[in-house]
Amino acid sequence: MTGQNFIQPLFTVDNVLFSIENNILNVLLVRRAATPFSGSWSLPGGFIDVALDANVQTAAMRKLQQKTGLTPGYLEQLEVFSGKERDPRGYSVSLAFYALVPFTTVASNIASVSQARWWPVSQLAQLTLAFDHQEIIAKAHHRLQQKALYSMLPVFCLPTEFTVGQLKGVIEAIIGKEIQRKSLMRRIEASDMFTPTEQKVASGGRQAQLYQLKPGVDITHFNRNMGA
Amino acid sequence: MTGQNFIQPLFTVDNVLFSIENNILNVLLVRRAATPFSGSWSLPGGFIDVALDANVQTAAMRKLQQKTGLTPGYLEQLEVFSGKERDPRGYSVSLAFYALVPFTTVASNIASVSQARWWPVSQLAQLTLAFDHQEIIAKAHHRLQQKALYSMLPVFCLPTEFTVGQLKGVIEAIIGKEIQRKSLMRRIEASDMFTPTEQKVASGGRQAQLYQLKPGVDITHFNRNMGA
DNA sequence: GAAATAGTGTCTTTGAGACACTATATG
DNA sequence: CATATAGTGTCTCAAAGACACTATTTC
Repeated sequence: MTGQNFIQPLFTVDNVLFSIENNILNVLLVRRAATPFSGSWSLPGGFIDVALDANVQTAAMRKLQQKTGLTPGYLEQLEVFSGKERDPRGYSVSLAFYALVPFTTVASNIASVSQARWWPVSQLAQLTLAFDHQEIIAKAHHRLQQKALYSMLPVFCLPTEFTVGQLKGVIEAIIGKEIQRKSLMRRIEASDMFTPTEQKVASGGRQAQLYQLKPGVDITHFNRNMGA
Repeated sequence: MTGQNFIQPLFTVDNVLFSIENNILNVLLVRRAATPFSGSWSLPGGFIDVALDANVQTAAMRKLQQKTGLTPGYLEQLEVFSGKERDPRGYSVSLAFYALVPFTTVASNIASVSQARWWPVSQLAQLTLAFDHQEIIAKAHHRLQQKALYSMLPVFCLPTEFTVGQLKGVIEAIIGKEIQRKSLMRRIEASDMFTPTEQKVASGGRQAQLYQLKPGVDITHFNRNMGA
């Protein structure tokens, strides 16, 4: 009646998991086992399981754990990528998420985990990824960069206790630009998100104060961009 | 093998179409003809047609035209709403869009168009909408408010030629707060998005300069929020 | 002490807020 | 003329940038 064609497109979720090692922004990719693009590096994702997944977020989280063994501290919807051309099997709709974790080496020797590894974002151009995953990563990176300018999101790339210097390094790795230490300190103060711990930690010079997230706080959004 | 349950959820698109009449923010709702929630007001949307829709954006646009006869000047993905509970027919996944148009009365007497009308956002609390459409509208409104603080998005609620006063009214209707005329003028200047036309228009006092969008410009994003 | 990193003091710069003032229209 | 809306001039204010200076630490 409305011209509705009852063929439903294939619906999947994909995750762009970011982390920072040594002040370099990395994305986690897994090697595809199945066709199409068998053997190519790709984003960890897959089909939703209506029996297991309460909603799309939990589906994304489950796929991440299943394929990488990691549980991100932050996970957010990015965008839907769709069309007839992006998957040779036919019309497909993929909801992409992006996520942040403190860096951990991926135990890709564990049998239950797919072959997985971190790739520096700057090296991705040399890889041929499955589907439109290059484009998805580019969009995720851009969104993350924007949010890093006006929010404290980058803390999710750090362990529970961290120093201002580490946070500065992480933000700079994300936005690809240096920021002022002073400006960051002002934001840490103004956000009221963190408490200094009892300890300080060696750094090559004067010892650095450790901070941790106050329990149950929301990530602060500022109404001005920094470093832009 | 991975526990994949091959039942695919129902995938739909929904649109939150905003417009401003008389400095009041409105959302377009259509009356549902089919079950469930038959007779309830709901967001214009529906199933994707893999034969007609190149991607989800065009599906959303098609549904808007089909159900309301309107073609928005701006359309953006909002978020996916999903779960077992939101649709009594079972697990569903809906991609919500939000869109902006200059205000036009909806010709709901035209046979090909569903029964449709504008509702002031401030009156929605009194209505019982289908599905989780209240929540979707709330999220769309919030996103629109945020973007209105740091971008020129609200121009898409105006006709091609408009005055600064009209733009001010539209922004204020969206964010629910007065802004400084001066600040807006500075942004119009700085954005370099507009050209003054030859004409001025009556306003009750001194005549107002008309502006129009320069062809092919992108909407400027500022790195500071206004009115916040 | 030299070098390295942490943290502060403070001046500059950018852009928004406030608001008075001018300009031009109508009745 | 009074009143209304358009548009400008300019001071204040908030927060980021720049950058020198102090504070600790290791070697």
